[in-house]
Amino acid sequence: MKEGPDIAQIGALIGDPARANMLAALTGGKALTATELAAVGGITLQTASAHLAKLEAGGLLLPRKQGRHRYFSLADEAVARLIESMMGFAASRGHLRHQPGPKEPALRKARICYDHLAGDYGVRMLDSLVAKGAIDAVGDGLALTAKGEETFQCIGIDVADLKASRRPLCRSCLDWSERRAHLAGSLGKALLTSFFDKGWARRTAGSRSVIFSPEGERQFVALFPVETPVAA
Amino acid sequence: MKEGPDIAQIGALIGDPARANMLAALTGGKALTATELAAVGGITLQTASAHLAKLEAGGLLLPRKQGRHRYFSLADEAVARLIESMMGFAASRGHLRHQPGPKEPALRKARICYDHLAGDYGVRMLDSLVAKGAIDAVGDGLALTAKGEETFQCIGIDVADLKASRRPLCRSCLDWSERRAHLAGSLGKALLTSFFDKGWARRTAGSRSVIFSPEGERQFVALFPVETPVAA
DNA sequence: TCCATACTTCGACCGTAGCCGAAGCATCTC
DNA sequence: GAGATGCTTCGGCTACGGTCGAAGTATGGA
Repeated sequence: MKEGPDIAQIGALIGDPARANMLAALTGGKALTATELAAVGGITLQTASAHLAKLEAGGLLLPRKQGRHRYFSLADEAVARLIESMMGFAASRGHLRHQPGPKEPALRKARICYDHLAGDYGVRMLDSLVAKGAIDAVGDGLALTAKGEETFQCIGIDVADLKASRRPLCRSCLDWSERRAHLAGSLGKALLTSFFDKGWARRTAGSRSVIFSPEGERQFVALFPVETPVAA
Repeated sequence: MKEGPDIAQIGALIGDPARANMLAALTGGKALTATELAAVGGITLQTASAHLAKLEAGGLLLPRKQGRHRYFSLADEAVARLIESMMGFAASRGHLRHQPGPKEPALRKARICYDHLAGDYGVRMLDSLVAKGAIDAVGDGLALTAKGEETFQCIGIDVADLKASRRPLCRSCLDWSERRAHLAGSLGKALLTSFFDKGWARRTAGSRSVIFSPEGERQFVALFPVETPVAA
């Protein structure tokens, strides 16, 4: 009977469509204001305010006051992982949104998952890194190899710096659209950040999707080649 | 806005206390009848029937008709993982049940998590296996070593048999009470099953907790020793 | 100081979903 | 067939939670 932690509480928190939309939007990694989140949820500001208060009380959101704005973001990476894993689960049961919509393909191709790259490109990147021996994949676990350390140093990512942080370097995150793993953790974050810095890609305004420039796409594909199956 | 899979639906499904209790009970791995689940949820049979229909429609439960009983169990391991991960998350946010209750300690010590051992004993077992080199831990991932293969063969677990199945051999599962990983996957299942077969432990009637016999406990501790930190 | 913007609180409305009693099927036992 | 047991369906009640309009509070700018 009454055993263990109360999953009903957080289930109910996520179970409201407006709140779920807000959380999904915040999985894009950017902090959003109450007004923006109201729009995302398709509700008025007053209603959104009530929802946000509940999410905050439940420990899912972290507000940051800035002038007359209140920016909300996911409380931590654990929330993002939970949301993403629920998306994967929902997809596996066929609980899809009514209209796929025109933005869907872009989202499946490349999107932000909290702070790292997801979608087809995210999965391909990890595959390529594993194939070239930069990352070791054991079961669900990922680990940086010595060779990988070199590789990333060359791209301009200071692995030693990342190692200093308490956050895990490599983490596998199940991709809901591809149903396979992509790279999360501080290394995943650093990689995505570097793509932005180099101008290879940019985030879109109101969506999680990531748009690669033609040049960026070329560079990305060159850097993370995939074995093309030999044409039969 | 309308992006990706519908997490609100499954959130709402889990978000009802009665349904959450049912799901938690089913995480014990045993299939239960509608009547039993009604008791677990603290509701009448009619109400439970409605809840179960929803859970089934949502793809969380799998009913099996047997005579005049209908046995319900979690649809698959993915459901169990989702529930368990939500428990871990809920625990991390302090969303605990009102009364800890007298059964709580037994539950923290050893319990069933779908089909494998969890709780303090589950975590200790994995720690010990990693320490003796039977299992490799890389990041979150677990892999059986050659040495481990021998070890398990000696205990009477046919690893080759398990490998034949499509299900992953080793999987790490985050323990909500210990906040650390324990061993899931077909190997985790095989180990727990062997404890039951050897009479070292038994499941309890209405709970997830696993009770070790004095002799079983002795054997278990001998088989999976933990490094006692040297007294200072 | 005055107004605009960002957000919260209050109050009232309404719908949905949970709940149970009673009746209806289905299945097993005798 | 009669009766018990397990479960589902129906109907009606109720309450909780989501919703918005309107008013209230904070911050920024002119």
